[in-house]
Amino acid sequence: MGRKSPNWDSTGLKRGPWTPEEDQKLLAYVQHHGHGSWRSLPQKAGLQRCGKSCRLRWTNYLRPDIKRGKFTLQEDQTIIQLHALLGNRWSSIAAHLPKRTDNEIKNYWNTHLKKRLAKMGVDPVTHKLQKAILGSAIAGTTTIDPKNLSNLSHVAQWETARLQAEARLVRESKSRGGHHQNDHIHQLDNSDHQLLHTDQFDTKFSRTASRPRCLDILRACQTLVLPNLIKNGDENEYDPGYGLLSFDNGGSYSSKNINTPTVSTTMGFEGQYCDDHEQSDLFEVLNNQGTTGYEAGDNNNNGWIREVSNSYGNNAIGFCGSDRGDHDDHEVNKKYWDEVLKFLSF
DNA sequence: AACACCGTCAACCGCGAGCCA
DNA sequence: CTGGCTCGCGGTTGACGGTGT
Repeated sequence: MGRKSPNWDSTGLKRGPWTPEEDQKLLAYVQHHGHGSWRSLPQKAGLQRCGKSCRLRWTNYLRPDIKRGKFTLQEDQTIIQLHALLGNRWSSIAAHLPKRTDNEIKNYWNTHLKKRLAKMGVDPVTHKLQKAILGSAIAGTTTIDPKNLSNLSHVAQWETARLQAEARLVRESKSRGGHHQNDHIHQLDNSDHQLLHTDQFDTKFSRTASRPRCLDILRACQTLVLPNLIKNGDENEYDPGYGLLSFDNGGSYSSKNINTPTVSTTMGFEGQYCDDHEQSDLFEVLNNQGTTGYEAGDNNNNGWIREVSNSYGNNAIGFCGSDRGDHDDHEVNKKYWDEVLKFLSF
């Protein structure tokens, strides 16, 4: 494929396409010594390249854990959904696609997916159906394949949830005077705090201000709460309906009756409880991803997730069968919970 | 056959964040 | 606190192959 013609910059370093010999030198050096400082690597490896060029060549091409070739349908869908959620954060998207590089995904998006969405009448930036097309469809002058319409609507809903959450985050960060993103875990115990202040946590939770916080909360559940339960031998309390996934605004229904940290204490609001926006964001995201179970205020067991506010006088979220006395069915709850996490690519 | 145009994607550029002295 | 250095990220470029005229 396309390559820039080889040339040399003013400092005598080579630019442009890599030769097989150069690849071999770089590969052999990194496999033997690791890359260490990229700046000093070229000299040590006998390459007349700048460190940046070497790093790029390694991360985008030579690294052994790279999958090349055609993207699968599953990968296409993942990229589209993540793009709706994360925007052009290619490295974050790549983190969800094992063996694909951010550069590859970015190129694939720009050359294939963006055009495909546009063709289907979806704005690739907003992931919303273009008004003109929707309008003409409604007027009957344009027909849209119902299957596509369903997919597009799904994608658009994700984006709507994302935009709402982002807007609220901006509002909050302004009104709270720029509190640290980790504020929302202030009520966890010391061991949780230690766990939180790892690079992994910082990368996942702190550095991306625009991610809907409800996703952080779900991550927090999995990263913080479950390991604690297992550590304490309490995994039988792995009951999203009562504990892990209780969005508790107060009132009689509460997870406080089990001896585990609860999500409601990790929300980042002053005081202990989440607010309605926070809860509805999560509902929206989970519901929009295609599960059919959530019905606000509905206590009939007809899906995965539901609000239980009307029967308990507060705002909580539970899985079917987990909030009306049959909460002993841990296996079922765990299954639902795992499915949600899996879908959200945790 | 010759030329123009288009699509692809490896490679480059510039910026910003983190780290450290 | 500051400034220099390094690295990673997202946007952009441009060579090359394919296709159309």
